Amino acid sequence: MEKFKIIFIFVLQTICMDNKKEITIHDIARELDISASTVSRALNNNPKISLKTRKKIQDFALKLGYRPNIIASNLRTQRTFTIGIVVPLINRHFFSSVISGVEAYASEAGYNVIIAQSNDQYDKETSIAHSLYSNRVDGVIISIAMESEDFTHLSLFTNKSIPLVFFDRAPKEIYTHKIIVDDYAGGYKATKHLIDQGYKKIAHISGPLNLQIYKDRLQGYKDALKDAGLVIDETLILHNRLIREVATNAFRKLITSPSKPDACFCGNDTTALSSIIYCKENGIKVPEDIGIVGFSNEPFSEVVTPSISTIKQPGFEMGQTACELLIEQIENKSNPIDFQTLTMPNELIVRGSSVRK
Amino acid sequence: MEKFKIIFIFVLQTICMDNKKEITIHDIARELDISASTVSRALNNNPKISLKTRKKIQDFALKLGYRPNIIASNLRTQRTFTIGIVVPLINRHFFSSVISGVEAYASEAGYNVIIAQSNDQYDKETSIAHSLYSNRVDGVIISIAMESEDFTHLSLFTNKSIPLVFFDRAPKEIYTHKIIVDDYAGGYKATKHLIDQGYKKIAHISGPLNLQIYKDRLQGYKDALKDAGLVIDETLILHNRLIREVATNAFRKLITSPSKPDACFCGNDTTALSSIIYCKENGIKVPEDIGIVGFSNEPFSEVVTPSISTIKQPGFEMGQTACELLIEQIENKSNPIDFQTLTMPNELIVRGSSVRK
DNA sequence: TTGTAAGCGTTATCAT
DNA sequence: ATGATAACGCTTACAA
Repeated sequence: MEKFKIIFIFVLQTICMDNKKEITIHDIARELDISASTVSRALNNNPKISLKTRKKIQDFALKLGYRPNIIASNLRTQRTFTIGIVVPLINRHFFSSVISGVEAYASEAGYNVIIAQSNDQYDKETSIAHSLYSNRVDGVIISIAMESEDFTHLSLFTNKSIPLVFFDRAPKEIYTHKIIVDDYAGGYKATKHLIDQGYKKIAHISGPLNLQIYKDRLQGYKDALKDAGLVIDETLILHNRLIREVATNAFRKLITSPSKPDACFCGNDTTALSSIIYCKENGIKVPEDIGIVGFSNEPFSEVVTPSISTIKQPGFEMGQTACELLIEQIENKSNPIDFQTLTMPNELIVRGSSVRK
Repeated sequence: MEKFKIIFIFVLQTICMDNKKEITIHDIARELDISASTVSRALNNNPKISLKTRKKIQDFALKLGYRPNIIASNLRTQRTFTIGIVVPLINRHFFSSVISGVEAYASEAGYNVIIAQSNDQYDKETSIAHSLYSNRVDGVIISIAMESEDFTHLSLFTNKSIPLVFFDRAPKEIYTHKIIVDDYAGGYKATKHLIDQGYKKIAHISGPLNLQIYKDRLQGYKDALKDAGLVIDETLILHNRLIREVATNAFRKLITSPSKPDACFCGNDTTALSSIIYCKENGIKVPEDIGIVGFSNEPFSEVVTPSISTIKQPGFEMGQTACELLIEQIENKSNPIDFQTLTMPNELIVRGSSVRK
């Protein structure tokens, strides 16, 4: 018995200490004098293997510190339990919330998440698509790059019926699940709120119209004005990239123009912030002289002075939902699927920048 | 010739349109009547294959829309060109900056990035480690969970000499590359700055001391006081989780205590923000009545009123550097490596919350 | 209940 | 310069 122990420990060491060689099911099979397939089945808890052998094998595997080589399993089963998520920019609150939601749901369901950022570039997005495909991801969640106007690179997935779910920025051209926020309603609500506060000349700083989200927000804005019997003044509608410097310039243009607005619905919170800072620097009072509403509810919006009224987008939940729809598709590949466009509710958050005393 | 074209197109279609079957090097080999190994070599641009055949094969592969099965390649080569990154929380500015930096460097170097978040939980971190190992990542970048005090789960990697790089939160127990910010210097600079502004009773709201970063910031704080000949009042040092509600309570405790401070070095920007909001609500003037300095330079810190003086941490650069060190290790596995602890410089950003008029 | 053997799509070794 | 063949570590008919 003592001797057996010593031999056992020796074997253990021989197998464990080698930090190059992997422990495989064959090693286990050899040691236990059974076949590799039995080991494989036991480790996968296959009920066809008797409980006793299963336990013996699992215990031994544990003792050896065996870790399955998922790569090999992936190759054999043609499944990777990996999904890809592509965002324009990881380091932005909305997107990192979505990623966080995706990761939370995916890891619960036993999937890995590969992240990639397109930097809003078409070329990068294309090479990402190739790379994800080559890595044989089981599915992809994507918010398309601002630059992308053609989507043939995504046909890699659709052709091979690899599930694809869009979120936030979804092209009309591709028929699949989409999770979007109700940008139209958001635009409408934001504008209506300004109208209700008594503002009359409401401007809109919008983003590039090749993105549907900005089209929708704009339409919401227009309809809210129309419904209130206000005229739509095209000179009060600007289109540009919604980043700090550009946004500041846009706002300056508006506020110094002959048809000076008394309120502005900004395409995102960064633009709203830029506008507010411009106002502070130029002695314009917010919300007294001009009312401001943003979009997205960035973390800073709550804490700046005045705090920014905005439309809250449920990023984390969108990520979860996108992932749920994706995995459901992955796991029911055979079933015919009717794709849905899920519109997540967003919420107007009224804060200081738009409430007249 | 015409006939050949037709046949060719037919073959193309037969191969392409099947949306189940993969195109493999064998398909290409068969069509071109050469061997699979030649195809493999040609696609990898092996110079042993004549330029003519290489071109022929590559063109044909392109035409077929062939995409290599990286899983198979991974299995064969024992390399995955994938690295794992583990963060406590994806959706926090500092961490998503780091991720962004990692992703940028990795994708440039041809690596994929798998992200995982530990939610600061030890158990989650452990299961992530197993999963990453099973996926045979080539290396891991990790900032450890707040809960983690034992690190045996990481020996999975160290035992198998899978490169590991820590960032921000690094345990002393494991000998490998570490990228940290100079928390000691940060704490010192922040405190020194308050002293220079004429504040005399400087409090410190610190995080849990099982994290080295908070120990270091605290020590920097203490040494700055000492060097200025000020006494260290332990009643002015609090330890708690640095989130909104908890932080507000901590600050309230300080400000209403008998030994009321005239300045506070907060363990992070969230705490600084909570403190400022508390002050606003209670008619306490910042920086006149009390000076505040935070840590991390969150996006909101610049734009709140008063803006928050803070220590800027180079998240993106840390991610890049961590990834660079990791990949260097991965690709020079044979070479003996002397591990370094890289201390990234951080920077005091002086803003409104700490500058007496 | 367990074993045998084939195969997933590559790459690497050894021939030619 | 190219081909045949054997791995990589796992799963899964099919057999026993």
